[in-house]
Parts: sequence; structure tokens; C-alpha cells
Amino acid sequence: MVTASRPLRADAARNREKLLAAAAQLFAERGLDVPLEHIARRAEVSIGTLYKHFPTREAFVAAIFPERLAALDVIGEKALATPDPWQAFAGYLEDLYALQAEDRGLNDVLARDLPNAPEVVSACHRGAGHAEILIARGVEAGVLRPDYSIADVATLTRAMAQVIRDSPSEWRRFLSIYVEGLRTQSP
Amino acid sequence: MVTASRPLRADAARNREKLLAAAAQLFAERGLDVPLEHIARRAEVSIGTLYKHFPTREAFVAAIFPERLAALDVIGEKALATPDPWQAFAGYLEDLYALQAEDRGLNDVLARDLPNAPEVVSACHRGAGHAEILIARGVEAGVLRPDYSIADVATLTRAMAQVIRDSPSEWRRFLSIYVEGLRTQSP
DNA sequence: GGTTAAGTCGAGGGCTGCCTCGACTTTCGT
DNA sequence: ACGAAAGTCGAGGCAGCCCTCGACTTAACC
Repeated sequence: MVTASRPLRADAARNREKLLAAAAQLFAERGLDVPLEHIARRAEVSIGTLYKHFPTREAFVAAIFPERLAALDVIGEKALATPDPWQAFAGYLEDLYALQAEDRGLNDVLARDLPNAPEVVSACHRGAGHAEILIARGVEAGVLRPDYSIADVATLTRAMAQVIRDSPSEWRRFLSIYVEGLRTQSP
Repeated sequence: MVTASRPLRADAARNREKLLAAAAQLFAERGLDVPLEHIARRAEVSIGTLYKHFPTREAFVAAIFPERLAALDVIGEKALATPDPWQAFAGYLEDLYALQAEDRGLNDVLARDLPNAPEVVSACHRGAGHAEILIARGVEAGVLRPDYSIADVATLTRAMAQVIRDSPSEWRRFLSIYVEGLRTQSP
């Protein structure tokens, strides 16, 4: 049962795009909690119009982040294609947090449990799937501590989100210290 | 020039104590950002009276936390008295975060830069002094990575604050993974 | 017990952010 | 070029939190 909504009127389509652009920009700059009024202002659209197009903050998230989360798949594929299991896992983490560091909104999405939009959830699940394989490969190769699990990555992700917020220039160093601790043997 | 304020009236002293107790409790339960109105309510005192005794949130922090921060000195002394440099440093971190995990307010105080009260600041400085000695000893003994510094502890503290907030049952595990990574040689 | 400084109270004003709704304006098919 | 449907607008109500101030109450000292 597809609810075939008729096409948007020209001005409506224009406003929708302006809102999306403004939201994407502000989420990236200031995080998910930016006031909706600021988004409306930057889009040069009234608050009423904003609510017409996106009745909730979640609606913005659902419209903006699935595309951005595709990057997760890319770095997942890249890691899976890396032959050395240690390099694959460590590189995955590095790429993941580099992504988070570039976009405060994405940082928030991945760190909190909030995002309910099904497309966001499924993208996260795919990411977790990649991570699980990488962990399994690392453990099997004896290069990762055997009790390491996806839950540890989740915890790390929240910790990294905080480090990225507080001191954007320090996260690589922090990660490298953490990561060294995962190795059961030296290179 | 000591501004010898005359003693408080009996009812005022009583209210002051009720406010302190309420604030201590709510800070510990809900963190530093608890609404001042809630503190007044729990103390069974009007909001006006609250402001009379503690004109700012900082005033509460200054009244409550110096005592609590004394615990920092205790664990610092304990660590300095530990002969094995590795054990001393690792134990210090463990004790420090155990403290944070017990008190959301303390967790906030140590993680944010906020607290301006001189007594709070100096307690933090003393703590940092202890940590610096412990790091130096660890590095000298070749048991800590030689580039480790107090700034890394600061970053770790913010990260741990987040982990403690999100998943109070996971912080020990997270810390142990991080900590293992500091060792330059196996036990 | 009367005086008075000290203390208490809470309504209310300010601010920020969320969200709604009815009056107005624009598009678009005919 | 007209009318209906679609869209836009923004004032304003609501809520949470901050903080103040003037009217009232009370402890403390004589």
C-alpha cells in the first residue's frame, strides 16, 4: 500500500531543500541539539513552514543521515578488504572516528541511542556487522584480546564522541593509546 | 581584611544545612545541572531563601566539593606509598574513577572545566600533582610509555566521565583495556 | 512583650525553546 | 485569469529554568 502523495508545489520543494541544507549545515557545526528555530532562520523560512515539512527533529535526522551513514559502509568494505587482520580492525576504528570528528551531528547520532529512524538504525546495524566480522578475524588471528566484543566498540564510540567534542585535536592520540592495549602481541 | 560576618540566626543556619544536604544529594544523583528549584523543593525551603544562602550554583559547588575532593588526596597518598610504579599508577586511575562513578556531581566537576571556586581548583591541582609524580615514576621505571603525560590523564578523565554516565557497569572494563595499552612491557 | 534586624516567602518578569493554528499568499490546472 | 488546494507566515501559548523584590514572619536581645 504505497501512499502516493502528489508532487510538491514548486515553492514547497524549494523550501524543503533550503531546510535540509540548513539543517545539514547546523547539525554538522553545532550538533543534533541545535534549536529548530535556528534552522528555520538559516533556511530563511518561517518556523511554521519548518514544522510543515519536518514535524519533528527526528524527521530531519531521518532525511539527512542515511546518506551520510553510507560512508560507514564504505569504510567497512575497505576494512574487510584489508588482508592483515590487525590493520583491518585498527584502520576501521581510525576511519570511523575520523568520520565522527568531521561532523558533530554524526558524532551525536552514533554516540546517543536516540536515532529511531529505521534507515538510521539499519545503517548502524550494518556498521556493527562489519565491526563484528573484523573483531572475529582479529581474535581468530590471535591479534586481538579474545574477550573483545562489539559492546566494547559501542562503549569506545561514546567515549570517543566525548573526546572529539572536548578536544578535537587529541582524539587520534587517545585512540592510539586505547588501541595499543588491544594487541596480544607486538608487531 | 577578614569580613567577620555575625553568626547566622538559628532558623537561617537550619535552612542552610537543609539546602546543603539537598544539594549534595541531588548533585550526586543527577549531576551538577540539576535545577536549583529542585534543590529548594527537596530542602523544603523557598527559592528565594535558596538564593539568599547560595546566590549562584557555583556557591553550592564551592561549599560541597572541597570536602569531597579531599578523597583525591587520600588516593594520591595511597598511590605514592605503593612501591611498584606500575601498580601505583594503575591503582590511582582505578581509585580515581571509582570515586567519579560513585557521584555524578563529582564526575561533572572533574570532567568539565567549570568549577571556578578556588578551593576546588586547588584540590584539582593537587590531584594533578600526584598524577604527575606517578607518571614520572612509571616512565622512569620503563613501565609507562615515555610520552605519556598529565594531559592524557585529563583527556582520559573526560572520556571516563562519559563512559560512567552512559554505562556505569562498563567503566572498569573500558579502563582496563585502555590501561593495558600503556605498558611497554608485559608483567 | 516590644522592637528590629535578619530571614523567609513566592508571585512574577525574563529568557529560551517547542509547537499550533488561523489568517494570508501563491501555485497551478482549467 | 480565476478559484481551490497547497503552502507560508508568525504571533502567541506552553513549559522549564533563571533570578529579583517587596511584603510578611520570626529570632534574638533588651
